[in-house]
Amino acid sequence: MQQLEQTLKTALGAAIQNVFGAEVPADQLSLQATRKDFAGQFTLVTFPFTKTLGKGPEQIGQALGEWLMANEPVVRGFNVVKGFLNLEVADAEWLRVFEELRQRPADAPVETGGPQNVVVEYSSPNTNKPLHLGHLRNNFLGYSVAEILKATGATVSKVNLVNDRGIHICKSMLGYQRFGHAETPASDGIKGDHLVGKYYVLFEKHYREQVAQLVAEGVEKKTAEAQAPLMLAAREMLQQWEAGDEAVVSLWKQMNGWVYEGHNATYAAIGVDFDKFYYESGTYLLGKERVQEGLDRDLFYRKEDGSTWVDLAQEGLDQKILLRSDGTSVYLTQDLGTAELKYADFHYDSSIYVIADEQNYHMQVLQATLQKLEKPYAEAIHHLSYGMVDLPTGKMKTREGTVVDADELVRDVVAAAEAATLEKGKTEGLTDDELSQLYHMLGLGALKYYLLKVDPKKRMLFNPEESVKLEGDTGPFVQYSHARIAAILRKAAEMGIYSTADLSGLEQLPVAAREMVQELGRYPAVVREAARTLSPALVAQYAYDLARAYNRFYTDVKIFTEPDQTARAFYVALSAQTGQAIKTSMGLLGIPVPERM
RNA sequence: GGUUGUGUAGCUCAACUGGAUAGAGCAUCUGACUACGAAUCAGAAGGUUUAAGGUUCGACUCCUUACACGACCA
Repeated sequence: MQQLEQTLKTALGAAIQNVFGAEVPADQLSLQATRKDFAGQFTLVTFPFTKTLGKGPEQIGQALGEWLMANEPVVRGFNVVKGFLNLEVADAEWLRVFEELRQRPADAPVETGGPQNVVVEYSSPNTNKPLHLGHLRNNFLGYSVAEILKATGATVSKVNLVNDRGIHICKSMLGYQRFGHAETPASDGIKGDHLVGKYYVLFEKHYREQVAQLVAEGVEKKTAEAQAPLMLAAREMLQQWEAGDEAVVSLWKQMNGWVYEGHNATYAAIGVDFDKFYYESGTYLLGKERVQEGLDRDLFYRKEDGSTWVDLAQEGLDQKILLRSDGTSVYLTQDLGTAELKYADFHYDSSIYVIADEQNYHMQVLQATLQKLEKPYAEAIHHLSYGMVDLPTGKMKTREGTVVDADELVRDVVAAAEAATLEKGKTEGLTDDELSQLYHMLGLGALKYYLLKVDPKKRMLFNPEESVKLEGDTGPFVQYSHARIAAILRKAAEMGIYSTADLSGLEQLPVAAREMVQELGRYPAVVREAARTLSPALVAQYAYDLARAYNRFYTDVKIFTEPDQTARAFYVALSAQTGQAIKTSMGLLGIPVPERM
């Protein structure tokens, strides 16, 4: 279809040249899709040319349309409405476009001129609790963006930066030491991340009680929070950890191990993966070296209390602490180290961080600090900032227990998919194994689509009831359309009709079929735009548009009663092509599609 | 207080980056399954795009101010 658009633009340029004797650069000729209410498929807006051509918008449109009709065979008709020239493209040309699509391999990369070697960092959990709904948006976004960039031919590495050290990790360890009974995931049958999370919560509970008591005794709140015995113990443990205390490190290893097992199980369930894991425990020392480097080069400075800072006022930011007065590192410190490691490992030309928008400032600081250090990889850093997920009841809050657990949510959506599928009763003949795979595919399809269809940068509302719906603008609707096409193709194969059939001789096609071809032709433009803006939402919208166009085609055109053999073969081929496009597009979202459901 | 993001149908979201009468889904109402899968399709109703100015042939989109909600920074 790009070729068709190019043809039209060239022809329009020639028309302007011949009719008005003026040169208009091709990039100023922007064609847009014609609105549904008008005849035609492509529209040229003529308003911008009124000045240079010295004519009214209608006159221009009329003259260009007439010239095209006489000189460009691809144009079959035109109409002019105010400053809009609507062009109708001949059916034969649409068939040629379809042929072009059919010849193109499904995995052919979409050229963009964008980065060719990309690192996508996403997920990046803390090792003191299980994953929740917010992580799911992050994980689905990261995975999908990686897939979209791969579709542009880029080499993409998915990495996970695990936040495995720090005061919060010590809290869950301390909670386990004080309030646990040496239980293990195996002994209790609890998933490791949930077990550790339980002790993090217990720590917080007891800590809060201590603070409350101190406040009741007349201590100021801030002091109470810093001086509560549990907090002192946690700080002490952190120092022991940094000093390499054997007992502490051993407990740390054990508990982190449980969490990794738990997180990995969740990753497997939600279908995301990583090429490499980084651990903050392994990068913060390198970060400290970078801070030292900055001090040596007089880029950073020390305050009287011994803490180290960077001044980013010139960059429109603020002063920012890099090392505390006791020499311990902050988030920014270890992020400096991780950035360097990632660059050493991958030599990326683009490094994407999938992180919630509450970290916008932090990410600016990170990039500005690396730029100050004149690191070659600073420019390539890109923050894919996404909005938080709200519940109908408001924000998710750990303290109020309103956090939606990822594992639980996955169970719920799969169960809902199972119930709906059983109710439809169309899965006779599938084995139990195939059935449970199907439920999983549909439940996760609903969930992923729900979280991905919203523009990443926008805050979004998660409504649990709507997220398991499977009608309308949902993942299962698109999956259903694929299953429907699969059924058509099975029947076609039985009848000996193949999607590879020769279609020459066919000259006309029904409107619904033409619209389907048009929709299929949009794929490269959609991928290009999604890659440029790092927005899976565009791909989700496209997959939905494909499914809708097909269902319309399906009701409009009776495939197997078509008397013309070639037309019938075309409909089957069009179905196959659409099925493939749906599968590919959904694949970019990390959503598989079924043959039956 | 400073910086920044968001504000579109009752609800959840779009709008090709300045183009036509602002589009979908859900919910509501109406119609379509005895040749292919109704998790579908066709239709109705639903809008002062938070407000007021400005820029121009043309503004949801750009600029200014105000309001609301959120995030971050002392």
